[in-house]
Amino acid sequence: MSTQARRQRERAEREQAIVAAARDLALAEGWDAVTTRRLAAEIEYSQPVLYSHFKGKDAIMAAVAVEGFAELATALVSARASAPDPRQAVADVATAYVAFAQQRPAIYDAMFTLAVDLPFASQDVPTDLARGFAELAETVRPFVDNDDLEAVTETFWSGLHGLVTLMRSGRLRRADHDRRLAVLVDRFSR
Amino acid sequence: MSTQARRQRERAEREQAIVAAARDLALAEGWDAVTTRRLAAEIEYSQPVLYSHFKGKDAIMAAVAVEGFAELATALVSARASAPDPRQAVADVATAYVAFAQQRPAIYDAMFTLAVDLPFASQDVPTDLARGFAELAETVRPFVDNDDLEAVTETFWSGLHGLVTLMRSGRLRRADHDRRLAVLVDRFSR
DNA sequence: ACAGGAACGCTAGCGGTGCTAGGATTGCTG
DNA sequence: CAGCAATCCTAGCACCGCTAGCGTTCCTGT
Repeated sequence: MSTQARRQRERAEREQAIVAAARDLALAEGWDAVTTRRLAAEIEYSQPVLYSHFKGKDAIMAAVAVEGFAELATALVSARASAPDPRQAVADVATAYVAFAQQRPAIYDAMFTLAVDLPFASQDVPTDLARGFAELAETVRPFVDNDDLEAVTETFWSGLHGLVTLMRSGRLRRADHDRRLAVLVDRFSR
Repeated sequence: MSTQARRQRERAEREQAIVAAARDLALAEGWDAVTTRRLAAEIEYSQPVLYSHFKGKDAIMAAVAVEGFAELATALVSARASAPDPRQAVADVATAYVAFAQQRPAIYDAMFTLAVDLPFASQDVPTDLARGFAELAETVRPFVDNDDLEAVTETFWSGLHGLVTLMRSGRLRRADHDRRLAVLVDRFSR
């Protein structure tokens, strides 16, 4: 019994090491630098070991994304909680969202632009993703009729996502970011 | 003189054939299916010929994107021109934008999510991209102070882009798309 | 204590990618 | 018609994600 438990624990630790290595490598050098060979070297095991934990590289990226959902949700919760009033809450949550995306671009990509089909119908993501989404909904709720809440929340979210991605790919000048964010916030907090 | 002119013309035709093949293949099977080998087979030349026309695969994708900018601009111009009033123009232009992205997802990706750094500081793209952007600006102009026009246009564009990309990657339910688009239009036309 | 067996992780390799060096062939030019 | 220059192809490089198959190690039941 005990040895089995130890093995299971070691296995779980190694799995976590894989995800952590992928995350660190992606943050430092982008997802292109995250190859199965480099990942294997990083955790000091051979390549095939990765495939005993994950179905493939996509699944590893998905695991990194799952961690990201939890982080993002926490950031949004904290931003809203410390806002003095509802209008400022919209601004602060928007700023927190953008800050998350800009400080961890690789993780944001794994969450929202790459790794499409993986864990969106599973048990893990919905929890943290729903937490983040619910936080956005509560933020805009004071400014919207109840029956429109979901659509407005999703549209607000899309605006943030669009600002982040277009700016990151060079389609929008970084210098004007604050003005654009102010426009978006204004349009969703009145 | 004449032979040289013919050669130059044939070369231009072959270059166009490469771009067309890339475009068709991407539309039919996605960019993953567009490999240099398949592209070469499609135009009935060997691989290295591609590199005598383009620096690499990215440059070919960029050429496809350039064509896309022209198409999108035309679609937006036509949508605004046939709108009965300014408010409806916002709705129609938004619908046309989304329709373009949904009908040519691969080309939209080449324009806005992949192929980051290529021709954004060249002579070709700015023309058609600016045409599309100007059309968006004229569409929202009736509803905004002049000194905010650029920021509002960019933010409106970001909203459209966010809706498109999040829906396409499965983060937003397709069924509620019309409601979300109506929210966005409403927020930018009053 | 020991034989048997299962779990484990490695080496090696497959088919594919983008890209390039080098030589052969072609076709124009003087 | 000789020579040259442009053109295009064959072959191959280094890398990718992924997997088959084999040794070794370690746990298990007698």
